[in-house]
Amino acid sequence: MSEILREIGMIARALDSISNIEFKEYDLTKGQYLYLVRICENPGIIQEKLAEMIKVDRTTAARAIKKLEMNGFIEKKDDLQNKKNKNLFPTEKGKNVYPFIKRENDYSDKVALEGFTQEEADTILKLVQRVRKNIETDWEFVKKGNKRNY
Amino acid sequence: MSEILREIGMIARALDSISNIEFKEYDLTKGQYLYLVRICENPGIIQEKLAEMIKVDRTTAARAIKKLEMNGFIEKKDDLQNKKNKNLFPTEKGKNVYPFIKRENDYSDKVALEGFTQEEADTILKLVQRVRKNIETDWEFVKKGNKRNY
DNA sequence: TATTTTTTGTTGCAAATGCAACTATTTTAA
DNA sequence: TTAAAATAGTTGCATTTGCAACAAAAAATA
Repeated sequence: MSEILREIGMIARALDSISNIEFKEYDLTKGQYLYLVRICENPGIIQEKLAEMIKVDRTTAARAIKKLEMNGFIEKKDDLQNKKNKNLFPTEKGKNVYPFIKRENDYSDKVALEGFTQEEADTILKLVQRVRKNIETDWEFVKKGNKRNY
Repeated sequence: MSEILREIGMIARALDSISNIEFKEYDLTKGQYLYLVRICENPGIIQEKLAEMIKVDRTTAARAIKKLEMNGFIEKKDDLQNKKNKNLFPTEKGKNVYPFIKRENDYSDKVALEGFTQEEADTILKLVQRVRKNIETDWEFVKKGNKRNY
């Protein structure tokens, strides 16, 4: 028991570490690539949803996004329909970095699946998506201050 | 492409976040549970190997372990055969917390695999272990200062 | 054997992380 | 329609994280 989650933890930390080292070249500091790719792929997304998507604390996201803005990778635009919201968009600079992030991520994906048949690759994606869905329920529950019972 | 790694990242962050919140009750601060379980399961392990096992920076491990020692969860013993090494052991206090960490981890594992048949659970473990092995090679390579080519 | 390289551990420093606590809108419900 | 709850965003503060850069011991190699 609890082996799968350990494996997943190891993989995630290793990959994140690799990415952080590799993206320094593009003046992206720790973790920023996570936000930038998603803003490029979901232009207009708001901070709160981005944090949920990435599964990171709201305040951590707030600061990472602020820094991305200060460094000219993205911009925040006030939502005219909803004064509470700020929509996030990549700048030209941000859009220019996107392909490099994507390429790196795709490469890591390829390394991760080395030796896998197409069928195995399909299988692991499906299974891992199910795990994610199972877990995100608990994450939101616990993040909101609730206590899991076990 | 790069979908699997995103899923894995989401799962890992969500689970780590849950664990960190749940282990505060036992006076374990962020990340410490990772080290403590492994020291309990591998008494005598040295810091360097532990960092490799967890896939975390050596210096991060050094500080987490120092804090676990300061707070009485583990102790460092000088290795008589190798003066460079310090072997890590859980104290009584550490051993007492272990079952609670294990129980939480096992529960998260159960939640993660909700709706999985035994066969699916076996399959995902096998596949994820292969991913981990594929990725740890690159992690060590990049951590040592080498550049991946892609 | 002597020297070079690798392994293990440490600390300084700058930055990221996340919990509290707060404001301001928007949505829900009384 | 007003009050309460939920959503979105921010900042203070303490802590963790990780890259550099260093020291000391051990292992590899010349």
